[in-house]
Amino acid sequence: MKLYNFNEIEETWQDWWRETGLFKVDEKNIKDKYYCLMMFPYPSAALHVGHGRNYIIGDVVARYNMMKGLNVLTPMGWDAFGLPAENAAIKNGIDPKKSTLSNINMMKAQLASWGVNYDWDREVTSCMPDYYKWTQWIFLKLYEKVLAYRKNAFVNWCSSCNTVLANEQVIDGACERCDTEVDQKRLEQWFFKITDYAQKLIDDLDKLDEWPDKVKTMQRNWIGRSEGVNIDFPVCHSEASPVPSEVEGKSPKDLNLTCFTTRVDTIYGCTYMVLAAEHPMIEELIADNPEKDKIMKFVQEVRSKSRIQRVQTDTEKRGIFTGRYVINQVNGRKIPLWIADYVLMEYGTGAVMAVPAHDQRDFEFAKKYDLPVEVVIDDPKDHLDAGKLTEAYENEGVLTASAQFDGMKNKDAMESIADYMEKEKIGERTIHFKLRDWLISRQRYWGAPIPMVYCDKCGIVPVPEEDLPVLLPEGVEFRPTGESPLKEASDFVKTTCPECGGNARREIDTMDTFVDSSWYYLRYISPKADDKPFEKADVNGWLPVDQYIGGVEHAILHLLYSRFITKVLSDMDYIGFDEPFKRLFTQGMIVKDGAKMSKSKGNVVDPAELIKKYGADTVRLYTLFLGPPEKDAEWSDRGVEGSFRFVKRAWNLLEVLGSAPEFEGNKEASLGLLRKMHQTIKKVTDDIEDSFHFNTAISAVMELVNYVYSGLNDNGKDCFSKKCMEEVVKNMTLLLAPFVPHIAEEMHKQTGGEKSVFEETWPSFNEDMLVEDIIVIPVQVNGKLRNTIEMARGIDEETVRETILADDKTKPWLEGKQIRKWIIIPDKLVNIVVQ
RNA sequence: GGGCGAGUGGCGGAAUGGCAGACGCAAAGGACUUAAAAUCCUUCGGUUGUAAAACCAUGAGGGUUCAAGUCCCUCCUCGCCCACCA
Repeated sequence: MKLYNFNEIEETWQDWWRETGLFKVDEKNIKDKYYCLMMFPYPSAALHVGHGRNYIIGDVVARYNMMKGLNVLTPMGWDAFGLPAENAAIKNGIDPKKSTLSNINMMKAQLASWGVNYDWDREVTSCMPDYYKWTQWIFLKLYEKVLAYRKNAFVNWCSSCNTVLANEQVIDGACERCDTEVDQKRLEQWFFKITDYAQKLIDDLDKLDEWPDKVKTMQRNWIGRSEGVNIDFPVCHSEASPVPSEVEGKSPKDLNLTCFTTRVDTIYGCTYMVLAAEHPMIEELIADNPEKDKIMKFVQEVRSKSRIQRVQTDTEKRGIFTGRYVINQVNGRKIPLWIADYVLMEYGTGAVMAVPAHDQRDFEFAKKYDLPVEVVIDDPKDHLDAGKLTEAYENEGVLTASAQFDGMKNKDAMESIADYMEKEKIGERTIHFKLRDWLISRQRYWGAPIPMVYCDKCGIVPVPEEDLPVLLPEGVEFRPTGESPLKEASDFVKTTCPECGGNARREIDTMDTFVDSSWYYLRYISPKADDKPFEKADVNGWLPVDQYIGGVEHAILHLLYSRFITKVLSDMDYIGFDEPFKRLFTQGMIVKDGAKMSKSKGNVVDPAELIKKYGADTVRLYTLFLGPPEKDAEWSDRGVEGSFRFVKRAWNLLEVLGSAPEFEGNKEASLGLLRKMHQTIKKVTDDIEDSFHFNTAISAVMELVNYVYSGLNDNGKDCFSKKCMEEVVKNMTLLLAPFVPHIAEEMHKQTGGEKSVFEETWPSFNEDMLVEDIIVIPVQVNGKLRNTIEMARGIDEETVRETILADDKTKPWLEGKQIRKWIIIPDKLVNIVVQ
C-alpha cells in the first residue's frame, strides 16, 4: 500500500506552488478576471483554527475559480496599525513596528502551512510608509473636498490613564483598563463627513444584490434614515405672557426652538418640550432665572455622565424645568420647557416635543414630574382615557382633540398636518439620519499621522502631496499622557508652514485604523506604484471585487467606511465605480466548548499540532466539513479523525486502481458508478456556486468514494471496469482539489496529470447521466408511506396505477376503502387518497 | 424596546412543499491481530413486538394542503446586532 506521507506531500507542493508562482497575476490582463478578496487581518498573535476558516474558504473559492478558467487575483496584506501592538509596547517595551513585522512573518508561515496561497507580490502592510503615504493622500483628498474637517466634540476621557478612550474601550461607563469612571470632554478632532453620503449609502444598498440581507439591514439601521418634520416653537417668557415675548431684547424669531419629530400626527398632544443638557441655548434661556445655579448644576451633572451611562434605558429619567415656555403654534398653547437627561443632542435638534400619551419615554417623564397627558390618537377598538393610561399608546389610531384633523387616520394626518405646517411656515418636512460623522483622530502613537500643519499666520494648512509621507517618528516615548505621544517628538512637531515657510507645528494625532482599511483593496492592484495610490485603468479593470470574504463583525464599520471612501474617490473621478464589493460572504465563527476561541478561556485550538498529526489537507477538509460556513460551528478534535479517515480512503484509491486488473467489469455496475460520479459533479459544483456549502459538497464526494468501495467489496460479481474506475478517480481528484489541494496535486500527478491540477478544467456533468432508468417510487396512502415500488422512468400514469394496485404490499391499505384521488408526481411519488 | 437569525437523534449537521435524520462523529457488537493501533463488517431517533410490522417523532399549540422540518398565525427558548434615535 502506498503510504500517505502527508508531511512530505504537502511540503513538496507548497514549495512547488511558490516556485512556479501559481497564484501570480498580471494586473494588465483583465480578461476573465476574478478578484477574490479576504479581509486582511490584524497581525496579532498566532492564528488558531477559527481564523483559519476565513482563509481556507477564500483559498477554496480562488482555486475553484482557477479551475473554472478564470484569471484569479487573491492578494493578502496586513491591517498593521492599531492599539494592541501599542499596548503591548507600553506593557513590555517591545517596539510596535518590530512586534508587528515579526507577527506578520509568523502568520505568513502559518498561512503557507495550511496550503493557503496568495499573490504575495502584492502584499500591502498598512504601517509601512509606502502604504500610509497614500492613506494620508486620501485624507488630503477628503480635505480638498471639505469632507475632512475639524470640530469640537465630546469624547470619552479617562482621568486616571489620562487619555481618550474609544467607545469600545468604555465598559459600563468606566475605563476598561483601570475601572475609573469615564468623563465626557470636549476636544478638537478631525472628522470625515460621511453624513454627506448617508442617502447614497442607503440607496446603493439596493444595488448590492449579492450581499447578505442581514448585512444590508444592519447598515440601513446604522445609517438610520427617518422622515419627519422640523417644527418651530417660539420661546415665550412666562406662561402669563400674552404674546411671545422677548428674552433680553431678542425677537421671538431669534429665540425659536426647533424640534424634530417623526410623529407630527401627535402635535396636538404635545404638553411640554424637552432639551438635551448639551443644547447650546440653555444658558441664554435661563439667564434671568433665579434658579439658574440649580439648573446649571443639574445640566453639568448630566453632561458629566458618560454616553454609556446616559444610554441606559432602565435608569429613571431625570429633568428640570427651565422656567420658560414655548408656543405650540398649531393651537397657540404655551407649554413648559424642560431639560432632561433622556434627550440626545446628537440626534435631531437636541429638542424634543413631548407627547406623553403617545411616547413611552415622555409618558414616564410626565408621570414622574406631574405633567399633563392628553390623548390625541384614539384606539378605534377601545376608547382611550388619558387618566387611565398605564403606558403610552404608540399604535395606529384616529385623531381626536386635534382641531380640523379630528377623525383622520393618524397615517393620513401625518401628511395633512405636515402640509398645513409647511403652508403656515411653522414647520417643514425633513430627513434625519442616525449616522454621525466619522471621528478619525486618535491620540495614539501607532497610526498614520494626519498630514496637516498649524501655522500661526496661515492657520490650518494641508501638507502638500509631494511632501508625503509624513513619517511616523521612531523611538518615541508613547506612554499615555493625555495627548498624542507624538507631542514629545519635537523633531516631528516642529516644521515649517508649506504656505509661508514660517515656523509651524504638525498635527500630532494619528488616524483611526479604519481609514487604513477603507481603501487597501485598491492598493493591491498597484502595490508598487510610488507616484500614485493606484493605476486608475487597472483598478477600473479589476474592481469591484468579485468576492469579498470576512467576518460578520465588520458588517457595519469597515464595510460602510469602504463604501464611503469608494464613493468619494468615484465622485472625484479617481475610480470609475462606486461600490467596492460586488459579492459579500460573511462566515461564522468557530467556537469550542460553546465559546469563542480565546487565550484567556484556554479553548484555542492550535493548527500546527493538527497539521503535524494529520496534515493540512485534513485540517482544511474538517474546517470546511464542520457545517455551513455562514454559521457558527463547534470545533471537535475528534471530528478531525473522521476527515483524516476520508482523506486516507481517497488516497488509497490510487492503490486500488493500480492493482485493479484490466477488467471489463459489470456493465450495469459501471454505469451506476458513472451515474453517481455525474451526480456528484453536479452536486459539488452547485454547492460551491450557489451557497459555498462546502460541507454538503464534501459529503457528496464521500458518498462517491463510499460507492466505489462498496462495489469493490462485492468482489468478483459487480466489479467496475478499470476504465470507469480511472475516470471516477480522476474526476474525484478534480472535485476535491480546491478543498485538499496538496493530496489532489499528488494524486493528479500519479494518475498521469502533467500540469498542476489547478490548471486542469473543472469537470462537467452530463445531464443524461444524472437520472436512473429504474427508479424507486414511494407510494403513500393518505399521505403515509406504505410501500415503495420500482418502476421504469417516464412510465405513463395508467401503468403506475395498475402496478400499484397489483402490488401485494399496497393492497391491504386499500381494501374496503374507496379511492377518491390519485396524486401522481411523475418519477417522484404517488399518494392515494382514500376515504 | 427594535431588528435579524436559529430551535431536527448522544453530538456536528442533511433534506426545490413529496420516503425526516444524507454525510460525519461518538457508542455497541464482530473480523483481522499474541496484543494494541490502523483497517474492514454490522447495529445505531423513540415506544410496542421474538419477528413481520405498527404507532409516535423536527421547541409548543393551532391552520393551509392529497402531502408540512419546510408555508401562515399564536406562543416559548436561545443567539447575534442595534438601542432613551423623538
